Amino acid sequence: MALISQKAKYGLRALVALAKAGPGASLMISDIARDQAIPKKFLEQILLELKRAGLVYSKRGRLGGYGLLRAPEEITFGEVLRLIDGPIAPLPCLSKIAYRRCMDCGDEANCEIRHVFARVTLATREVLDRTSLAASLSIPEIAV
Amino acid sequence: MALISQKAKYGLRALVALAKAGPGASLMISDIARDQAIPKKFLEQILLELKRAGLVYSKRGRLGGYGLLRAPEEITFGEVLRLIDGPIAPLPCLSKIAYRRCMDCGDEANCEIRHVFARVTLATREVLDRTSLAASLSIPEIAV
DNA sequence: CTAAACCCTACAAAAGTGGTAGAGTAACCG
DNA sequence: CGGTTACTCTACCACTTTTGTAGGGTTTAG
Repeated sequence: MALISQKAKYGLRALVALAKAGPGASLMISDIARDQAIPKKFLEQILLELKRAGLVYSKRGRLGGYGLLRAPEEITFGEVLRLIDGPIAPLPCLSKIAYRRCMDCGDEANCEIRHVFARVTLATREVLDRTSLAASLSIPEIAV
Repeated sequence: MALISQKAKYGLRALVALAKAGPGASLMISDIARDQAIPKKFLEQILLELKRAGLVYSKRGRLGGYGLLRAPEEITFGEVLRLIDGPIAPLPCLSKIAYRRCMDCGDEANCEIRHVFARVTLATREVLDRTSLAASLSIPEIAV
């Protein structure tokens, strides 16, 4: 279908790192960037976005850093992904946050493509909207 | 996450149209393009790719056209999508047809991102690899 | 023979991706 | 109170992908 963006991956990695750091803890951009192998200036932009969206807070100056603004149980992968990469649905006509008609679709109710991808969308949301940062820390590996 | 490409949508629409046309039937590019509102020259390229992949045959000259080379029960959405858009997995490290390590991932077995998206990948494949062109014709609409 | 239809290659505008660069602002520390 | 550290903000850019268009060439029915 399509990969998630590098930006989303970086954002999720950073948030997972903050979740791992424990409640109330904060980390500096430089430390996250080093540990997670993320270009520092790029990560700056990402964390800034996450801050504007209300997921993290920041402290400036010496001993500054970023921390989670909400409990890691309350932040889902779906939310982060929508924030950074936009809609999760693979067709605009299936998105709940940014519905748009498909330009080339005559009749939505009888569109086979839509019917099939509606199922994909539901299954995907089922996973992403139910998996929090906290939950991701204890998910067992499964075979692919 | 990311939308499927317009190209894939066009390709699927064309194949569904061929499946609807019935066994043994063939359709001309121009007719499909008109009916499905697809730019004709673009559709030519797409059908050519599908032909090279062995999904359809073509007949040239007057009264030419395209037809399915296999039964519509034997062609899945997953196969078509992989053909046109590439891997279905949202992370390269989860693709079965094009596995690649994530450059920034130190330890795959302990990567939370990977664990979560492994589940997404499985759920998505479950739908796309089990839904054939034929099946898509009789899928009931579901709420999204 | 000729018109219709598929075959093939090349090109290109626009958008998206994955960053860099650099100057500004706040806060802590001695 | 000055300097250093770390977050803030805007701009820019190289590269790739997407979504086509253009323009021939080749095959076949009639």
